[in-house]
Amino acid sequence: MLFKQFDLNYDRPAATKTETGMSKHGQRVLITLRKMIANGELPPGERVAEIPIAERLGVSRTPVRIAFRTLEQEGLLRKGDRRGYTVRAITPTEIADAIEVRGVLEGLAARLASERGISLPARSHLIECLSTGDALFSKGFLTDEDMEIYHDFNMRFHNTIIEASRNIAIEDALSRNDHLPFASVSSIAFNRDDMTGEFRRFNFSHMQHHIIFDAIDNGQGARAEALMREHANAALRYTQILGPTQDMPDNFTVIEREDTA
Amino acid sequence: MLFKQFDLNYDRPAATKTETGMSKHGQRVLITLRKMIANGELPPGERVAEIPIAERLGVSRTPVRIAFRTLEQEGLLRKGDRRGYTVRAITPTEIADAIEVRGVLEGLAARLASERGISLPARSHLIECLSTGDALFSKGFLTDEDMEIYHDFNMRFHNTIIEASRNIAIEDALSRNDHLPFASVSSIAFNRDDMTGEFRRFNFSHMQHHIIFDAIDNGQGARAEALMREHANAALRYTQILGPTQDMPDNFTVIEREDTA
DNA sequence: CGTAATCAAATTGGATCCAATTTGGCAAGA
DNA sequence: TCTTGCCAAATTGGATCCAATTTGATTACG
Repeated sequence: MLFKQFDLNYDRPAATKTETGMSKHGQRVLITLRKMIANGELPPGERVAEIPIAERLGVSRTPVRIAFRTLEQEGLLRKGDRRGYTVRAITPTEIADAIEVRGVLEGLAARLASERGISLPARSHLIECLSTGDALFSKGFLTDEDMEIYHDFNMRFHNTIIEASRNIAIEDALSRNDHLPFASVSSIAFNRDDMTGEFRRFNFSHMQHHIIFDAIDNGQGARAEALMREHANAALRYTQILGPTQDMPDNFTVIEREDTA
Repeated sequence: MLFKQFDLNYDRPAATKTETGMSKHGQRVLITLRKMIANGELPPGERVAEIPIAERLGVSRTPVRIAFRTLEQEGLLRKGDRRGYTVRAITPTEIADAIEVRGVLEGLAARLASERGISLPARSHLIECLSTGDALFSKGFLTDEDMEIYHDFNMRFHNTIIEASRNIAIEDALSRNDHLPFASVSSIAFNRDDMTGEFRRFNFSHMQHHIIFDAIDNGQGARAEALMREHANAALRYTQILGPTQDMPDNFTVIEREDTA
């Protein structure tokens, strides 16, 4: 099964701003379904009907129907010709595709931020993210807790640049990708059995943050864009890990932030 | 009012592949609402409630609720903090933003198509599009009918390249932008009072198609990407036309293709 | 034995009903 | 007169009911 062994932390405070209008109930259904698709509880290609899902989640068909539409929009469900939805197969290729798209979109954001200039608050926010990272890596090693911290400021760093682009369409376009598991900045995975290797990897990623900021801060749009594009590949590690079998070794930990959009 | 005077042809055969699961009824509600938002019948910022809309469209609240969710996903409605939806203001800036995003996405598609190589059928399809255009412009002038033809093969040209990229995520990301009026390839506008000017403009656009194809066909990824990005600005004309008043002169005609996704 | 037709079961979409939450106004008291 | 509290109206989400469409299966006929 796909991503069966993943240990997704879906029980975290949401960091989104687009509060979809359903009350707690509908939200929970949507999030639960996303989770079930992501961890393979609903296998790819499986046909999902409203009634069984509704019974399984202990709600009526109405919130399930709404959720299905949303999940279709997000690309996690595909609609059959005549009736019924099927779980869309999320292959490593598709994740790689989504990451490539994220690369160009965030690259655009970085370029626009460079060209248009960033606000003072955004600038200091970015610098703060960089400092936090510097402090983290100056120790020479990383703990699990550090990974949480990294995950947090990494997300803020990226989001700040996207906002600084002052192009709403970028955020909109990204919000779709972010529903695909492991394609968004809001999820990082690391190998507990090779923390020194991971230290080097994330340190490199952090160094990229530094030079991206440098480019943006100096108005070097093309440089910022190219760097950010390349930086997106930092996440591409998943697909290397997953490889052809699409199974994840147990010693990997995934930090994910749930998304309510 | 926003885009009030636009003469959108929404009554055309749908060209989409993602058939959203609603029966005719729900489809109609969704399309009607899109139309009402696009042509300003529902002014930007206006609060839309379920009951009045349902009564106005002669259906129950259920299909309206579903449609609201979809429209929120598409970015045409924004959800209030506590309750209710409001029509999102679609400013020229937002359209320009969306077009910029489309540029980088289609640019990515063009690059990938170049790098991975296009299939023989796709290649001949592109060539066919180019020939059709050549025949059109060789006359030295354009009629209204020609515009329809142009619109048609222009869309096919772009879609073929997107498919040729073999990156599903691009199509997914674009499908959101395409709901914003005038941000997608499926809509073109032209000024009937200046058909010679329009001839030159669309001819230029068609020439861009030629060199984009040349780049792709020769595996020149970076060139194809840059050209396609620039080509996206061909549509940017709307925002120039609209200007600050956001009103469209009567002598403009818009060809739009309705989208059922 | 194969094919076609009809009927039943399942599934989905729409409408209506009910509950919960919010908003807004009106009134009472400081 | 201003503020506060309470109540009513409105709005939204969920559940259930009903109709329409589709699937599939069984049976009958060639």
